[in-house]
Amino acid sequence: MISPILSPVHTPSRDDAVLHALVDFVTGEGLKPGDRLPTERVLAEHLKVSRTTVREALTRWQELGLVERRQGSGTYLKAAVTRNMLHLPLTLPSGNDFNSLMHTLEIRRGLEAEAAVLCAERASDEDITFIEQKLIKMEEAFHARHGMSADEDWDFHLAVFRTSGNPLFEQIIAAMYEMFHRFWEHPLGVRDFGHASFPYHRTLFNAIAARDPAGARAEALKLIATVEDDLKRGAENLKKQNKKSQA
Amino acid sequence: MISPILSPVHTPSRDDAVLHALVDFVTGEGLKPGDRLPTERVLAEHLKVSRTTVREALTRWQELGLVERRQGSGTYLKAAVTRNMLHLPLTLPSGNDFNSLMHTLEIRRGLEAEAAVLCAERASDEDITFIEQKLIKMEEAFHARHGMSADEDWDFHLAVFRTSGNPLFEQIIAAMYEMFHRFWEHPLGVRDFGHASFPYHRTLFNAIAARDPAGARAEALKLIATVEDDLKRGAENLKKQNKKSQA
DNA sequence: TTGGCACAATGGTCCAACCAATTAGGTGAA
DNA sequence: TTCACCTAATTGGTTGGACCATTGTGCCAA
Repeated sequence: MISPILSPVHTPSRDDAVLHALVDFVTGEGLKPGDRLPTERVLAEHLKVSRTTVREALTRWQELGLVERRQGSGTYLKAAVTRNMLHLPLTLPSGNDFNSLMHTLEIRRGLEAEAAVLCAERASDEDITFIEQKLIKMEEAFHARHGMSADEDWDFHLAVFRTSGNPLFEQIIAAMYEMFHRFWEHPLGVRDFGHASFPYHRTLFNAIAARDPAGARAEALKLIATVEDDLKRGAENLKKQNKKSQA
Repeated sequence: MISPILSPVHTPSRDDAVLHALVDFVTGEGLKPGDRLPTERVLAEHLKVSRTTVREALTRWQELGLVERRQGSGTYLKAAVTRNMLHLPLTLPSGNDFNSLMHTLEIRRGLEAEAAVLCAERASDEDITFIEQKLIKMEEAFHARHGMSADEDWDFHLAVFRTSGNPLFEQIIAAMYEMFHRFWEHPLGVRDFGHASFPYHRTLFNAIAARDPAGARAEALKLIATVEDDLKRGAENLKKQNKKSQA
């Protein structure tokens, strides 16, 4: 075993340096999400590097979701940038089969329960009010559109996650949510998909408003359980259809 | 609400197309992690695009950790590539403060408990034997090196995650684990960091071996709780040190 | 066998030009 | 005045070609 003192030689690649300089610029200039960055040509000139190198660096930021580039318009900041920021790209194999969808729900089961607990522990009165607003909007949309309230539903959950005080919940669950719905635009023949989860939104809110962590966990678990049931029913429907078409 | 029929706008940027073609190539060729990709010049020629575009696409894959580029050597696959992959760039602002580390533990708390449950439900006899082997190795390493058993410790947990049957657990928790340890190389003055968690590895195993999901959840939670305690103690130590150096 | 050297292959950087989308400004008709 | 349309400048996207820096390989001599 070689002494761990011999660490890899620090080889600062060019675009890495550009990224560091860019962090300094953004923080120094106090740029916030939505603001426009200097053009690639300007950056290249000021940093004394070629536009190619600047582009390579910006491509990396774009992939991390820190920045958005619009041809003809400019490059815009998409998230807060700080020194010591930690990027952790995670690539998940996924499929549209039953198992993969179930996997995303298993993750959500663990995380949503935990987020509900933290939310119930930490919510301020203003947070409670805000979450209730989202809940009411979701309930209205549910009744008005006969059960189609995906956006408002998500807004409600988002409010819970944000109140948990841990930004990782939102990021990870959002990814699971996207993975789930990417292959779920047409609910596998389950017409009333999501209906069963409806009442648990309010019970979850009640537990949070009562600052009851254990209750919040229980309600969150019930909510996810209904989605799991819907998924299983959808899988059953698919099986039947396949048998039919084979026969 | 506009009909979702006319949504896509499908603006396939050039490097996106390159990436898709590359996925097909990698899967079609059956390339595995460690294998070498064709050179940028070859790819550019075959795909009928400029080398710059190929490079831009590969930069994105590099940022996602799918690929590693070595100057003078070539470009190598770093992870399995499949169609329908989901890329989840986690960005955690301001990385090494107490709150951020605590956030990673909150995620682990939710996921490790859930993984333990699923593991206890689904483990085959062979799985149990395998996990026990990892446990024994970890215990031996712990006694031999007076508490330094980070690698073997992780191997044990990994075995549990894999037995859960859901690959997402391993990947997400691994990301949290790395996030945590990147800023925890020097345990903030807590010399016996991790010691407290030691006994719960065996109790966790016992619950899994007994096919006791509820017990497995409880032991997993206890284990994480000890790590949280260590972290809090470390934070306290830091505070004291700061006060001292100020005085 | 060992060590050093030259050379080819490969990723990294640079440049200059052009393409494509967007934006801002101006022009003219209603 | 107001609005639609055209035009030109701006900006990111792409291309081809050149050169640099690093790595791997094979040959040769000690």
